[in-house]
Amino acid sequence: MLSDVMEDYLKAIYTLQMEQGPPVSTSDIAEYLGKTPPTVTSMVGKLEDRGLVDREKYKGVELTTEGETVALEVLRHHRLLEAYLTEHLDYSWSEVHDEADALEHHISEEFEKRVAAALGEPEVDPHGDPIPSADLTPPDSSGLSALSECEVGDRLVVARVSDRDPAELEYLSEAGVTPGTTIEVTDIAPFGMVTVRVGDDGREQSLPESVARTIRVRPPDEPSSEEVSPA
Amino acid sequence: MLSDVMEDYLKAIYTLQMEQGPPVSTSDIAEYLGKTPPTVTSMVGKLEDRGLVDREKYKGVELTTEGETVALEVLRHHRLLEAYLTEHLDYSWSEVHDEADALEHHISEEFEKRVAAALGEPEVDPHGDPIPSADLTPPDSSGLSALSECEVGDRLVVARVSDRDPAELEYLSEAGVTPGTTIEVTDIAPFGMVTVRVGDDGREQSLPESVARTIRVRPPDEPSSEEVSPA
DNA sequence: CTTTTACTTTAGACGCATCTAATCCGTGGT
DNA sequence: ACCACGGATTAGATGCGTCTAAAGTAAAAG
Repeated sequence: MLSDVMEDYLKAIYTLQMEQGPPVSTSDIAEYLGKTPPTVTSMVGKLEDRGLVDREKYKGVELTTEGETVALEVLRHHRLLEAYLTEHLDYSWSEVHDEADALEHHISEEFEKRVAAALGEPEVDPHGDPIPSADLTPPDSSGLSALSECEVGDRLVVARVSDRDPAELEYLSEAGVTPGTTIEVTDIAPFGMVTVRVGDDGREQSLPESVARTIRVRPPDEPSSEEVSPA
Repeated sequence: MLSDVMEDYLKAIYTLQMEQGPPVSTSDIAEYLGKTPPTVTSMVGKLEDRGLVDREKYKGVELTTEGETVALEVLRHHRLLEAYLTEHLDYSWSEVHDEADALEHHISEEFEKRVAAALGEPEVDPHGDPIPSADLTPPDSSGLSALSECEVGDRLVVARVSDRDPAELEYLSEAGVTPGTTIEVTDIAPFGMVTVRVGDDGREQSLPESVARTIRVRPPDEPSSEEVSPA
């Protein structure tokens, strides 16, 4: 019996907690959702009444376990939709976010099941974001760092990119910076501008700090002798 | 800039106009949508202000051309979704209505286009209801009559069934009464109970008047010599 | 330790969609 | 021609989500 709007707040708080850790401030939520701070204060009060968040006045807010579960449910819907639109309806990387945002609150459990089945129970969406499992246990995204924190010479694999800005996605897609691609940091200029050599064709691309900050990377896979069967 | 709710009212008025012809009464709308009459009066006032309906106080309401266009757009979404869910996500006949109702207000033009393309620009949904074309010209459903108005001995083809009651759809599916099926009326009992022989296997099924009234039928296709190429 | 500043919250209002209770047509029966 | 009754509308209230303006608080700066 939660409204769409409440779900949006919970999703926003979850996302911000992932980015900055709890507690999350009123103004950050307001900025993220495009609302005014008083609006957020009032909504957060209602979420607290329902036991979905813990709050300390003038301090900030944090999801309860229950609130986190709701956020994960919505996020599962969102990311399954993104994957489905890409795979089965010919959407591009940059178009899926808004459509998924509009639909995520309105699909049934049945729809969720069937979409997941049609996709073969995927674990990540097209942007590399983990799709929460059906039992809504929090996904583990440790082992990732922001590209903006890396150093010249690092060889890395792109793990996730932000799905929020279509223009940015358009650019990254053009640049070949997509989840799974191997990159090497070749330069870091003032103001955090990061230059990387992309993939196999050796192209170089420069990315402003604001973009590099939203790209999550992991170390390249070791040719780990234990898990890989010998050729 | 219309709310979901307004779209629902316009769709309801359109449907009622199709069933009973204009004007449509406040209480019929209220009943159809599960609202109280004062609520409907108030909403109808707003629709009138926006030029979507014509109204004469204490008489009834009728869609303007503009209002009809909106209704057709929503109906196009609804029926495309019903077709898509059936074809591509393995939904049964009886499950699609509620899901389509929930999603119809939230899909983009882009989504509509891609779903229509994936289906090959279909002209009817799984219940036989015509899908308004992309240019939103009113579909023509002349030439159909209600099964409840037919007579013993009539041979007919099922054209449309109501999509609103899942239990009824379950039953009709079980009975083999689906769009395209040929049936023959074998008996009409008191209270309008209609018995029909269904399809090729000669099964007989009795349908209460309340159900027969929602089934639209057309005469069987003549083996029309003019349009069919000789074998 | 005091003051300033940045951020948060309270106060009060608005529009939407809804309801119940009360009033108001319009028409069919006498 | 009257009146009663069914259906429609007005009146007024509620909850939600939002805003602006005003007041409050905490932490950094002096």
